[in-house]
Amino acid sequence: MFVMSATILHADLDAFYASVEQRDDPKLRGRPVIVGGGVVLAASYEAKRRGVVTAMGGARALQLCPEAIVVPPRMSAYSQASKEVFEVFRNTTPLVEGLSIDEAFLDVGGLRKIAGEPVDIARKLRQDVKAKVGLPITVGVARTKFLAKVASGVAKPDGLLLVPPDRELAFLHPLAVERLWGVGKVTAAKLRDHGITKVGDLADLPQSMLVSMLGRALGRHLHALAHNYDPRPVHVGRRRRSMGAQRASRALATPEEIDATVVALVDRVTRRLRSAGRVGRTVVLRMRFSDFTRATRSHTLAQPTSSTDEVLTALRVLVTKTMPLIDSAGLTLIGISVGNLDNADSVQLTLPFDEGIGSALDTVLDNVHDKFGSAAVTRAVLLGRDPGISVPLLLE
DNA sequence: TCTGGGGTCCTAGGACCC
DNA sequence: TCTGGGGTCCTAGGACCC
Repeated sequence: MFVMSATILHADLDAFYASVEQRDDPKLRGRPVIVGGGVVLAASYEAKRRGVVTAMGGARALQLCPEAIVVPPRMSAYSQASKEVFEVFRNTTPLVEGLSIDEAFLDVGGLRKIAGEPVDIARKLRQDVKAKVGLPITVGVARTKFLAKVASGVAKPDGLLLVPPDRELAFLHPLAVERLWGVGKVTAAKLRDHGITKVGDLADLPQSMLVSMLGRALGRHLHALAHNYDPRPVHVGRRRRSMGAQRASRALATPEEIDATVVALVDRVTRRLRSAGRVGRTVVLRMRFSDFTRATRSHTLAQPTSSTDEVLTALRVLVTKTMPLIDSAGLTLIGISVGNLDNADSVQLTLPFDEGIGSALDTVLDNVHDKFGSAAVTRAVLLGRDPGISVPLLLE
């Protein structure tokens, strides 16, 4: 009989920002460290043991742990450390799917002959990260992504946990529902109202009931996870779908202050877009008010862009449109983002189709040649569309 | 506990098209 | 005169994740 084995690793750096600080400053080692100021961005395990958690207000955190050392964040140090850790990941296996700055899935299924059992690879990975980057990392090993992630969560900090394929439900069902991906405060409260607190309770319910309780997607998702169904493969080439920046502040009062903030944010985001070679079509203005209510306004452009001027123009229209709302409630956060991202070097052309596909393609090629010269095109992807055809061309 | 900065995905309604 | 179903795109809001 063929038995699927546990070949997916979920690797997750422990208290990432705080660990980088402890690595770089020996005085911080073994002591409670909080990264951030107004809000806790990260807390070392010494601080976590005292009840400090991420996103907690700084005042509250110091109340719980008065001897904590608070350090300002050093984002560039963290992104450098992240790059080095991902190097170690990719030296372990080419099948790496990054989830965030400090965690990734690795598929080591094909490596048994050259590198040994997954759990041995995981052990070596932890040693390598420690030796090469100087940071503690926890690894969960399981047959599916979801279980691997749950396993690393259970094994934290500085741990390694294998969920053997024949022990999956025994591992999963006693856990609290909050362990599941997609269950936060709101969903946990809804489930609790129905007497559901453990994953096993969830598994006892028919999918239709979860769907009517939580909505279609989340209901199906949780039903699948509770029954340990997760066929998603490790996906290597995931691309960002939006890019944004935001700024919180006490009070943005005058239109001039608001505009200056928007200009700075647009500049930051469009720079990042251009250096990543991306363009976007949907411009979003995000606001938070003094009573912590939120609002968003968006506009979708006809053509994707990474131009500072074009994004700024669209945002100014959105700000003007929202002025009545802004005037009546103090603005405490402005964020912008550009979504619907595409590659900057792809072109979309929509052409009449009357004379058949051959003539339409000739027109496409003429257009591309005029614009880029013949050497530029490496691949063309054609999407059929009625009554025209839309042809994005990926150029290198 | 008065709350940062960066993201993802889902839902629901309306416009518009065939 | 009244009534369809299916699909896509856009906008706004919300939950969730690190």
